[in-house]
This record gives sequence, C-alpha cells and structure tokens, in this order.
Amino acid sequence: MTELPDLKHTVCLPKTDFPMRAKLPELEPKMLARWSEIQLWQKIRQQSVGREKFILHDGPPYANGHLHIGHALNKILKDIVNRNFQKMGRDANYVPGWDCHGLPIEWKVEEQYRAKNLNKDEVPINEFRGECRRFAAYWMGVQAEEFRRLGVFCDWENPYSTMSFAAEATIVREIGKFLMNGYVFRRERPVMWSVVEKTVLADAEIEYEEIKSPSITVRFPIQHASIPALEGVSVLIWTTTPWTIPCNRAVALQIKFTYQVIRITEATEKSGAVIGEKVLLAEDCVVRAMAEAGVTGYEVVFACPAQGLAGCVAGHPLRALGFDHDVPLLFGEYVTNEQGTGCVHAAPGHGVDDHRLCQEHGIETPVTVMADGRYHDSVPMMQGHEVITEEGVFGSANGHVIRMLLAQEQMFTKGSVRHNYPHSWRSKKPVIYRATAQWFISMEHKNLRARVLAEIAKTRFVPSQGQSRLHSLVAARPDWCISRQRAWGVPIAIFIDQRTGEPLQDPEVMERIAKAFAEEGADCWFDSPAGRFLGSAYNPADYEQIFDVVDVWFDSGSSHSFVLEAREDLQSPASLYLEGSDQHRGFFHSSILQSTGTRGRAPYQAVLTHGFTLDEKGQKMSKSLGNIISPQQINDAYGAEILRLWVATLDYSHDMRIGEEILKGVVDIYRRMRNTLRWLMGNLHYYDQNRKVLPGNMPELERLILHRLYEIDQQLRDSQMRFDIQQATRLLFQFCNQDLSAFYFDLRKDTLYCDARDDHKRLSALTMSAMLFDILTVWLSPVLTFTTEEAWIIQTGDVAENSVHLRDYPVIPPEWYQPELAARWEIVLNVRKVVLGALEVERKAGNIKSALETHPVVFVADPDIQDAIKGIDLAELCITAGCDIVVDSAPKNAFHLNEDRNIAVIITPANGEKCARCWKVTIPDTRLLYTKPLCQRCVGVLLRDFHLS
RNA sequence: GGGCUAGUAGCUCAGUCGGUUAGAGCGCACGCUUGAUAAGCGUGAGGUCGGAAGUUCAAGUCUUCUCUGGCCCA
Repeated sequence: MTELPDLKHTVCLPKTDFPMRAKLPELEPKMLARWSEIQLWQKIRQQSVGREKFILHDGPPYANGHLHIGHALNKILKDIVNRNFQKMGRDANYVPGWDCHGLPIEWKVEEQYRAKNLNKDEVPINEFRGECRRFAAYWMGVQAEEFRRLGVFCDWENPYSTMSFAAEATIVREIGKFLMNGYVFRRERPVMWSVVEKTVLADAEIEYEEIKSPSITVRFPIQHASIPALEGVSVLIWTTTPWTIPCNRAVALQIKFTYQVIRITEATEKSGAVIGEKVLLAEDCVVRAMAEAGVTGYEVVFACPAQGLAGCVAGHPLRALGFDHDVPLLFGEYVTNEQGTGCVHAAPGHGVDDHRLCQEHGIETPVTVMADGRYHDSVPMMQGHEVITEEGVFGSANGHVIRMLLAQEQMFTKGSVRHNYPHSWRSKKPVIYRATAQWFISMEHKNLRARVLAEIAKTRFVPSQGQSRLHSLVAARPDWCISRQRAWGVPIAIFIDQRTGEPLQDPEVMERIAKAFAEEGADCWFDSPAGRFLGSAYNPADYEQIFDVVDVWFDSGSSHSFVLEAREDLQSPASLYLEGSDQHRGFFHSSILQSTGTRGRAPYQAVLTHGFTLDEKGQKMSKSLGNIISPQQINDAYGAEILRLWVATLDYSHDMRIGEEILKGVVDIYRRMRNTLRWLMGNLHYYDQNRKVLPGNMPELERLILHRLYEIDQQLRDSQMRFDIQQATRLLFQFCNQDLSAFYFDLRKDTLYCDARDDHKRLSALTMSAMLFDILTVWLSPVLTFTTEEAWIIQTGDVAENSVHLRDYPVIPPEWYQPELAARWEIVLNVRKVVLGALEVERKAGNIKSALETHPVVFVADPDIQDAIKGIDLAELCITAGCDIVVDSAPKNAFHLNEDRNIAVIITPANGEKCARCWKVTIPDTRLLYTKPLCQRCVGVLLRDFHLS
C-alpha cells in the first residue's frame, strides 16, 4: 500500500483572478478612466442609432456647492433607469444640466465682494453678472466630477446650462411667446421690502426677531347692514400695524366662525369701550377681547354664522378725514381666532393674504407706501410720516394713526405685544410688506390653468400620488409672478409704451433681442442702447425698458425647449422627468406651466418622484444635528458601488434612511452578488466553449435553472417597465442567494469538483456557469456598474471594444420555459425538504456530522409523489452518500414534516468508508490501493484524467 | 395652521377582495464545513403591525381621533 498522494490538485476547485475583496475605492477610478479612454459613452450612442428613444430629461441641480446625498440619490436613480431602458432596447440618450442663475449665487458673489470691502451696488452690473457666471461655471465643473465619480453615464462632454447664450436667448424667446399671446401683465403685489436697503427681499433673506409692537382694536362702523340686527354696530378689528390702517380696503372674517353682536353694559374707567355701544366679533374671541378691553359687563344681543354677514359694508374708521371708501366684509381662509377678534383688517398693499383676498373681490391694490417708507401723496393725512425711517427704526406713522383713531373715537383697545417680526438678514432692520409692480403670467388667460390640469390628467405619475399633488398645487396657485428685482438672471426683455402703459408686442423687436442674446448673452440687455433692440420703427424715448429678471423656475421650466427641442439627438416631450417630491412645486410644476402655455402640452410623458434622504433614525440631515453623510465619505469608505446598491435596494416612494447599519446591510448584499459572480468565474477556468452542452440536452436540474431564468427575466422586465428598481434588485438578489448559492451551486459542487473532465453532467454545469455569467453580468450591470465590468473584462478580455455596458439584456429563448418540469420539481423539492429536516434532527442529536456519511430512506406512499421523483437522484439532491426510495407507508418512527405523512424519512448510516477525494461514504474501489480509501467514481477519474496508478 | 405623504422583526421590504398561527432576505445566536475560506451550508430566536377608539362573525387591511417623522406652503 502506497501513501496517498495529495489529491487537492485533482479536484477542480474554483480558480479565478476576480478577487473576493473588491477594494472598490481603488477600482472605481480606474474603471472610470478606462471608460473615458475607450469612449464608451460614444460607443453606446453609436450602437443605439435608430432605436426608439428613451429620453429622461435632467432636472438641473443648482450650481453652487458640493453634492449632498440627495443629489447622489437622484442622479443614481436616473442612471439606473436610463441603463435599464437602454438594455431593454431603447436609445437612452441622457444629457445632464445645471441651473445657473438666481439669488443664492448672487449672495455668494456678494459675500466675496464684502470680503474685499466692495459694494455690489458700486460695481457695474455686467461685471457683477460676469462674476456670477464664473462662479456657476466653477461649480458646474465640480459637480460634474462628483456625479461622474458615482458611475453616472451621460453626455458629460455636452451638458446643458441655463446660462449658456443659447439658453438665455431661448428663455427670452419663451417669455416673448407668453407676451405675444397676451399672458403677461403687470400688477401691484406686496413683497418683503427693506426700507434701509431700498430693495425687495426673498423669503430666504428674512429672519425673525422679537420686537414690541402696538396692539390695537379698532371700530369699523357698519354703513350698509345686510340685516337689521347690524344697524349701528361696529366691527372690531385687531392689528399690530396701525400704520396699515390708512391702506385698509376690506375686513376679513372666517366663514367657519359664529359671530356675535355684543352690547357693552359695564367697563373700567380706562377702557376705550363706550357703555351702550354694540360691537361685532367672533364668538370664540369675545371673552378674551372684552377682558383685554377692560369691559366688565356685556350682553349678547345677536349671533349668527359668518355667512349671515355676507354683503355687509363697513366704513373706514378715519372716513371723516378723507377715507371715504367702502370697506366690505369678506371671508378669508386665513382668519383665525387665536388672537384678536376674528375680524382682520385687510390692506391689499401690505399683506399677501390681504392682497389675494382683495384681488379675488376685484379690489385694486393702491400704492400707499413708497420705497423710502413714506406715504404716497394720494393717502390723506399721512404726508411726511414714515413707516420705517432710513435708519431702520419705526417712524412716526404708527403714533400718528393711533392719535387720529383716538381723536375719531374709533379706538376700542390700545396696548402692546411682543412678537416675532421679519427683519432683513443683512441689515438686521425691520422690513415691511409693500406693494410693488410685478410681472405675471395669467393662469386664467386662454384657460391656461384648466389646460394644465388636463395635461396633468393625461400624464403617468410614479407613484400615482404625485398626480393629485401636482393637480392640487396647480389648481390652487395664483398667477405666476415671474419678475425678480435682481441682477443675475435672464432679463424680462420688455419695453413699455409710456403713453399707454402697455408692453410692446412686436415680434421683430423680440427677435432682435433674442439674436443679440444668442450672440453675446443676456448681458447686452444691460449695456446696449434701447434703440439697438427697438430698431428704427420706434422712438426709444417713448419706451420704458424693463430690467427685472425672470424667476429662475422659468429658466429650468423652459429647458425642454432649449435642450430637448434644440438637440437633434433628443426629442420632446421627454419620456420621463425624475426628481424629488419637492419638485411638485418646482421643476415639474414650472415645466408643465411653461410648456402648456407655449406648446399646449406637457413636456413629459411620465413623472417619477422620490422621497428625501434622512439619517438612520429617520431625521433629516442638518449641520446642527451633525448627522450629515456625504457621498464623498461613502465613496472613500465603501465605494460608489455601495451607494448605488443602497439606492437600488430602497423603496424610493418613501423617504429613505442611510447610516452605518444600513450601509453594512448593503455591503452584505454586495458581497453575496460579488461572490456569486466569483464562483461562476472560478468554474469557468475549466470551461471549454467547444464542449458546451445544448440546453435541451442538459439534466433536469439545469433545465430547472433555465426555467427560473426565463421567469426572472419576465419579472425583471415587468419591474423595469414600472420603474420598480427595488423589486428588480430583490429578484436578482434572491436569485443569486436562494436559487444559485444555496441550491444550484451547493448541489453541483460535487459534479464540478470531482466528476470526470468529460462527464456530461459536469459539462452541462460548466455550460450553465458560462450562461449564468453572461446573463448575470448584464442583469446586474445597471446597478453594479463597476463590479460587473471588472468581472466581465477579467473573463473576456480587457480590450477597447469590450464592455459589459455595450450589451443589452439577453433575450431568453421561450424553450427555457418549462412549467411542467417546474411543477414536478416543486414536489421533488418538498421531498428534499423532508430529508433535510430529518438530517437536521440527526445532526442536532449528535448522531451525524456530515450529510455525506448518511444514506436516507424515503418512504413515499402517494403515487403522484412517486411519479414526480422517478429518475431523480435524491442523493445528489440532498447531498448525501446515497438515498433509497421505498414505495410504501412509513414506519412509525420515521421523520415527517408537520402532519404530512405522505413523505417520511429514516436516516441510516451509509455503508463503506469516506472517500479521501470526494468525502462521500461508499464502498471503496480497490483498483487503486492507497492508505486511505477512494470511491469508484474517484478512482475512475484518477485513472483516466490523471493517470494515477 | 393648510395640501400631500409615511410608520409591519435590529435593518431592507412582502402582505391580494377584510378571512387560518402576519411572511422573506439580511443581521444576530447556535451548529456544520475548512475544497467558494476575510467565503459557503443549515437551524433557531426575534412582532402589542406607531397608539386609542369604532364598524364587523372577523381588522395589519375599513372609519375617526391621536403620536412620531418627511416634502411643500401659510
């Protein structure tokens, strides 16, 4: 007897250069360099010529800082969707874009100026605009690199930007379309106004600070009572801004409240209330308001729901001093009973709610307070008084109004209150709402609102809730205020006829403007003489040139025109817009308004929205909480691939969490997918293409896997069509995990490792491995872009024309679909389950260690089950040394699952000895005599394939 | 305050028309394997379905209220 040689080299163990450890942070940059070197994007485009287009139009991120996790999520989702549709046979050309105009960039540039002790107002406007342009261009570059790092495929060479000359020209043309069609009009509108800085402020430039203000309750005597009970009654209104009383035009009531008429019977000496007078206020406010007014006795003489007061008209408390207009009682949603009297005075020039209410009732908005905080000449009694002085403190207006109200005996209560009041972010001085002239696009002109709602109804939304959300926003929105009194944007290039006050509507003028913008950019609007645009037909002296810039939402909302329509390789409407749910008010909204107004249809066929990224506990990320995770951190620690896979495992219709524990979970999923590929590649070391087995000739086990491939392909395509990325990822993961790793691979190890080189079963398994590798690399490639490419080129050659990303999803032959086989195997696998259960009991009891040393006996009484397992090698299926089937009812002590006695198992030890090569316990083969036993199969292989003796 | 929206195991998610004991994977614990080895296989524990009330023979599922989050507004 000779010493047993080392048999390890006779076992065909997996062998591959594809490492188990990914080292993604090192691998990814190399892959990116390779793709750019072989011009992969261009190759994909060339390969897609003539295919049906799938155009996902990029909502442009704002070019003013590093990317955060939300940007990454959005772009990766877009990338995965694009790749899926590309691989399903479409031409998914994708052009990235950036939003470049607007206030935040102005701020940053102003900040730079201040650091250099420069004042923005002293810098020529085009110098300032140039600075903004350079700032935006810089961040476009930074963000492009950061997006690229995530493995996002798109036309990086030719992105779009809202500040390109072509875009600026198109935007101004689009404004022109609205103008020519009569949508554009100018109207007074209250805006946050800083008297100190003499400028409009945006909401984001406001901060709230507590100040002390007067708190007054004022009588508005009813002039025209709609019902007799209101004769001689005064409406009581409450305000903390007495200076707005001269601007009053209406009183707002809450339709849901009950109102009462109170007769005062007793009051303290200091009270402004008069014994015997009757006042009107909300029922819920009576007790509090009377206590505040020092009223100690009163009786309710009348009460009615708010509707009962419709049609009443009050008089202005200062009507004797020239304020003789009517003050109608109206109903406003915004009126509450938490403070005051449930009756709110409305000054349309000095409050957004007030303005809207008056607008709805056809009440004009008068110009009452001017830019310097002084009253307009048309306001009686207020000349020379200031609301806020140039130094930024409240002026004499409040006191003057209070004195007049006292003199007119219309002051009911006078006190003071501490409350939060808006202040300028920069000067820290209080601001006021003040009516200024703004440009609007009418929602009602030519039924724009109704047409937009109809377009929304025709659009597909994923998830479907987006539809009602966008619908309700559009249904409720006011006219679109498109003007901003700012420097960095596309000018609303309009001339006003000084004689009529109407905007000039001349297509030739508009075209001259657009042409100039296309050649020189919008800067020329600010430094060219008006005559250049007006031409010879008009006298510049007759026209006022408008220098407001357009709302940036008009910029991005017009991108369908300067991107989709302008480029030959794109098309409009887009197949899909895909953004976060905040864009219901942003990009989705402005785009469909713009496009419906100018083209009469939505710019998109479908809209996909996703939720927001939160930290591990479901809280939003913020600097103060210190829970911010950046894409860069994840790239460096785990790799962008992990971030991509994280995105793919989420239900994006909810908000999404990210944190260490969640990422650890993602890494586990990654490892499983990677090892699945690695094991296949390890087998392919032994694969010879010339010895492949045709699917029809494969054993049933392989045909079962082919059947699964067919099923999964169908489910995958279905998921992709529904943009259900999570479902697709779960399918793929479960296939790798359940079908392959825990089942097929486990069963086929023995064959692949130990069977003869040319054994048919082994060749089938090798062929199967090759097919699985081909299919899985493509299936996984939209998400695992780096890993699948790494595996693919290791396996098939690192040459320029070769990339997994040039391959489409495989077309699975219908012959692979074998429902009868699958149904039968369902029964077979049930038998297997019982055997495995029985083995587990023995293992637990310590009777056995490995299944390979057992020889189960399976008792099957049911003829259907007998039929199903006919010809099946149960030993192979259960990975045991042998297995017998007994067609009979089971003995009492046999193992069975649940109450199902149709299948029962007794585990018996296998006869023989453990084969030193394959570890099965069998009767040793004596053709080779070594110190350790070998089985018949292994001896045969050693003799034939390895020439041992 | 309003519109929209979410909450099922430690994590990511299924759960059909209201119908048996609420499922899967991961993680965890335990076992096997040491020939996928920083891997692989198996078994197990783990749930007041955010909370309360209601409708119903029956509620994770329907209704109302409420708590905790999120987006957009005021």
